Amino acid sequence: MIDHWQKEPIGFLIGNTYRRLIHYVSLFLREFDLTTEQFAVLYRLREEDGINQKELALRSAKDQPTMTRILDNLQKKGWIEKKLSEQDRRAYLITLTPNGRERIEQAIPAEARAIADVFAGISPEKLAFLREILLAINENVNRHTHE
Amino acid sequence: MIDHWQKEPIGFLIGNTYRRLIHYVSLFLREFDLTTEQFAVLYRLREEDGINQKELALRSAKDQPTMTRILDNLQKKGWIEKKLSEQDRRAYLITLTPNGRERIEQAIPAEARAIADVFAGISPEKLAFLREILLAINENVNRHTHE
DNA sequence: GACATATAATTGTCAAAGCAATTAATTTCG
DNA sequence: CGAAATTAATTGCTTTGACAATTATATGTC
Repeated sequence: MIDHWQKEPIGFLIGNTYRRLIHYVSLFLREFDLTTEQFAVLYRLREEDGINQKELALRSAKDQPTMTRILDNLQKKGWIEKKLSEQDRRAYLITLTPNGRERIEQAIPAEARAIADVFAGISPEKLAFLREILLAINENVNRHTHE
Repeated sequence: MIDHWQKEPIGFLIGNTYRRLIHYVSLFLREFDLTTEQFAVLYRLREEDGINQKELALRSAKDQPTMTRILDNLQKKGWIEKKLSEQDRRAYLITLTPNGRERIEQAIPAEARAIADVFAGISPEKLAFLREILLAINENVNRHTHE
């Protein structure tokens, strides 16, 4: 079925795999009315509540307009709140609401199950290796874009 | 700068790396007025000219509505043509125009340079290993979505 | 042959991502 | 101090992607 992917250029293979992975995870998050990106943002907030949008965008590897819109959607659902920073009145500090906290705590095990399915049969050593390669790619991109 | 990514959950790490990679490649394709997805479709057509949209979508790992819209954009630029199939009058056969062929031939070396930057210092063995893991992920997703 | 079913492509809607431009507040510097 | 530059967030525009529904053509079955 996907035999022709064996010889796929690596860039396409990464992209296609990523889309399939994301799609699979999204099936698990659907029952929580969460997209994978909304999940990622709530997950980050669970670790670092009360940071501003710029910081949240940086840590989620998204740009600020994208973060604005994801937060809009999360706010409509009542899962985050934006409070004007007292130190800097341009900035909003983002916090999870009680409902938002409950939602992310419920979604985390489901997402973990999806990830477990996706990485089934791939040993911890291989996973560590994958992680290493991904970090190397990140560093290459950083290096080349900053010189 | 990206120290906090060291301990990032693997799903987020893959997504963030993918976005950074795609962004870097897109900088190289910009001078050819091509997005990475448009590049991918032209690249595929260069190998298999005259196939229908459904087949093209399948081989590019995109759904049909997405393919319709990418082709719309490529057609506006005059780089592909759609001809009604004589065997099946529901289907369009997609072909590269001479301009489209010229465009993809010019863009390929630029994309290759971007990919070379991104994978600099990563040995062929590691790349083969990465490919193996990505294929395993694909098979896992396939298996789980079809049972 | 006629009717039901399946298929190729399209359209519409929403989420996300990149980029450019804008607004409002803050910082820097002359 | 006050003007200029910087910064946080927002909005608009375009492309991609998932999903549902629609249209037109093909296929299968009675």
